[in-house]
Amino acid sequence: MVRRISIDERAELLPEPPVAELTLTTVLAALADPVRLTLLRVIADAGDGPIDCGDCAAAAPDITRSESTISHHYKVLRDAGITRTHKQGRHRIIEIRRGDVEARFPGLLDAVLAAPGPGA
Amino acid sequence: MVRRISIDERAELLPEPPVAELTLTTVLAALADPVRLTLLRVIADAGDGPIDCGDCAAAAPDITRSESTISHHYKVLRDAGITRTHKQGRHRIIEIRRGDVEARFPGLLDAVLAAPGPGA
DNA sequence: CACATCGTTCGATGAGCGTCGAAGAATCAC
DNA sequence: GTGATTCTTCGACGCTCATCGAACGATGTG
Repeated sequence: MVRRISIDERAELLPEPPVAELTLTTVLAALADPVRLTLLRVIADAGDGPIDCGDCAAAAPDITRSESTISHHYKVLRDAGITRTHKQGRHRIIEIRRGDVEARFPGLLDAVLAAPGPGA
Repeated sequence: MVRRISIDERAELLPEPPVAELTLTTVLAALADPVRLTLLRVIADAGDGPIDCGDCAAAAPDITRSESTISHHYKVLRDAGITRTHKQGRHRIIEIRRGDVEARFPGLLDAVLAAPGPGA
């Protein structure tokens, strides 16, 4: 279980789409990847975050991908509107936009995260 | 609304994966396409089928794709385990495997089909 | 039988994705 | 400042995907 941390006042919010612009196909496409699903589950296990991106990736030892690939996946999740990311010093703080996703696609995230995951 | 039809005894069942082999990423990937989502909604509107594949495609006038492309999308849905298809004479009869999908991924199909769809 | 109907299969094409290593940017520690 | 840490960006690579038209197969109709 990854430790939750708090977001500093001076942390910068990385660009993300507003709730109303979340599209179903984009969200589903973002969820349809085993690496991203694994990362999301780590965050969900930590109460949806916020957690350190580095801790998140390290908490999933079955993910054997380069740092640039992981960074790419974080961006896909963020661009889809599923996660929110703040940059805080050298670290990135990530959390699930549970309320936003739930408001637009009720039940979707629960169903996906509760489902037998990748490799199950 | 498309008319439901019955499946003949002699109709041949097209190959499909058993319930236990449905994978989350495959199902999500199959759902993450606007054309397939539209087709699925037509079937869902007809009580999950069974309906004629031709009627199904014709009931979605916003889908402007060739016949071969539509056929491809039906196959993706079938291979993912979301739909079941019987061939009956010259026609194909399609239905949603609601129980199977629900058993493996509870709430997923409801959430996706109830969500504001492609173009909404 | 010949012909039409319904759908699949077969290349082919162009776009996009997941992946990597190398280079870059920003921040912290000394 | 120098150097280490943390993550992003930048090509590049191979692969998959959505799409099409043309050809094919199977079935029904005359």
